[in-house]
Amino acid sequence: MNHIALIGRLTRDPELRYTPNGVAVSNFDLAVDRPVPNQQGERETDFIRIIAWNKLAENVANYVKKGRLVGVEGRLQIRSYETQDGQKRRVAEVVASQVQFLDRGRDDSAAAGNG
Amino acid sequence: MNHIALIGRLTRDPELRYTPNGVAVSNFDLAVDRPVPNQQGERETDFIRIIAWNKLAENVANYVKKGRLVGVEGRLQIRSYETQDGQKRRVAEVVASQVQFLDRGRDDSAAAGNG
Amino acid sequence: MNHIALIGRLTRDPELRYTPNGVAVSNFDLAVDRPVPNQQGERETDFIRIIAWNKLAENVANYVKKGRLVGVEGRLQIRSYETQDGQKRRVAEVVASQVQFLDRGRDDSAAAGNG
Amino acid sequence: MNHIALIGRLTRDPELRYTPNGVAVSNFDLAVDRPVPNQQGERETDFIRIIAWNKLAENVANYVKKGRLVGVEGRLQIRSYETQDGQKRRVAEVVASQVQFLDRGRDDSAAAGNG
DNA sequence: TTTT
DNA sequence: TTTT
Repeated sequence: MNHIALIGRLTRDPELRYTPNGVAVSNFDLAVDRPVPNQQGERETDFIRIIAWNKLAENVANYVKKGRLVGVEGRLQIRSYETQDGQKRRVAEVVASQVQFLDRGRDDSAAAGNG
Repeated sequence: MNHIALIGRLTRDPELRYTPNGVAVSNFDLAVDRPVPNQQGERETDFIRIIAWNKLAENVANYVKKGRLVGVEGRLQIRSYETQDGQKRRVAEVVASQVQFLDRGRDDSAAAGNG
Repeated sequence: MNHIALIGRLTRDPELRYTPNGVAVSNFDLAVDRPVPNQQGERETDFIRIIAWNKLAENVANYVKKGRLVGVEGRLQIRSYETQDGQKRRVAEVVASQVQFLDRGRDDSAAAGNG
Repeated sequence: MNHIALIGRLTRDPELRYTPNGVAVSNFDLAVDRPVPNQQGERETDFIRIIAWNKLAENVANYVKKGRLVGVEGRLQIRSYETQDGQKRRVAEVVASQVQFLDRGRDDSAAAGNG
């Protein structure tokens, strides 16, 4: 089991690319707020990287922009890679299975998913 | 582990009551949409009963109304009771731990929780 | 968004049936414990109905038995029906998307899902 | 909303420390398996860093060891820091709110949480 | 690098 | 109707 549910705002427009074999993939960052315990009204923000594949990647790129509020479901993935000078790094990202659009007029609550 | 995450709209204003010993409790129903598989554009709706306690009950009663979009986190509880003519019945409800307000101006994304 | 995550024990063996058009469906109940607040060591139990479809229904029926510990992911569904004497009733059940087997030797942590 | 649910095994014994003002904090890594799509029987593993605070930190340190299967609930946090040579780095970790012990005899399904 |  |  590896399931994460987030609600937050995009910090930038999603970036849509295609793999060499034509699979759509898009990335964006989500600003997710939370209250600071015992500090009334204060909030802190986590900036969480999201990755979407296939039709969901295209829907996100077409319908969501910087500043929009979305709900995201997916799984947390830790990817390892090496920098050019040979250091090992790890990047955490949420692989989205569902993205739900939450503000803006009658589009409210529209949703997109894979599979 | 018993955790549920929902996004939906209230079908009526929340009802606020107090137990004999003065504990606030409020109830509302959430309309939660989902796509019907293989039926493009079709949606079905689950109507899910939510119960909130204490300060969260009061916040919900004060700030959320029928039609508003909210995110709810909590646990699924199955309560048993007997009808007046002695039949056993069971009711399912989500005991909310967090409610997040998702539409309406700069209130966007305000949140309330217990504990 | 409608996602639930549960860990609990089966209260009986799963029941496997097939719809008239040959789709596998299986049902079981999960006993899900939780601590009673402020009552050290006390626990209460929710008995939650699970329904699985297709290959997941068959895997569950084949590999899980009464008493086994499992993790379940899915969505909460409220189904309405009428009794023979015309009363309206509602039943809550979790439509499983994943079931993970959690005890018993090297089977530990085996998982099965749909789609 | 920021909620994650995981089931996995500890890759090492948890490490228990105390902050200068005496707050318990413990760290461990969880190996979380998932099936590789379209590759029958193949599995990949994410290694996810967990952090627990207060009484939960102490319970985890006392009762859980390397290799044990646990369920973890919490939130995903992205922490920024600077390396000694002034590079900015980010680390992702799950701040646990509940840890449930899932294997080993009658301890099965014991749980510990904060708040 | 960050959103309202 | 309930599991350990």
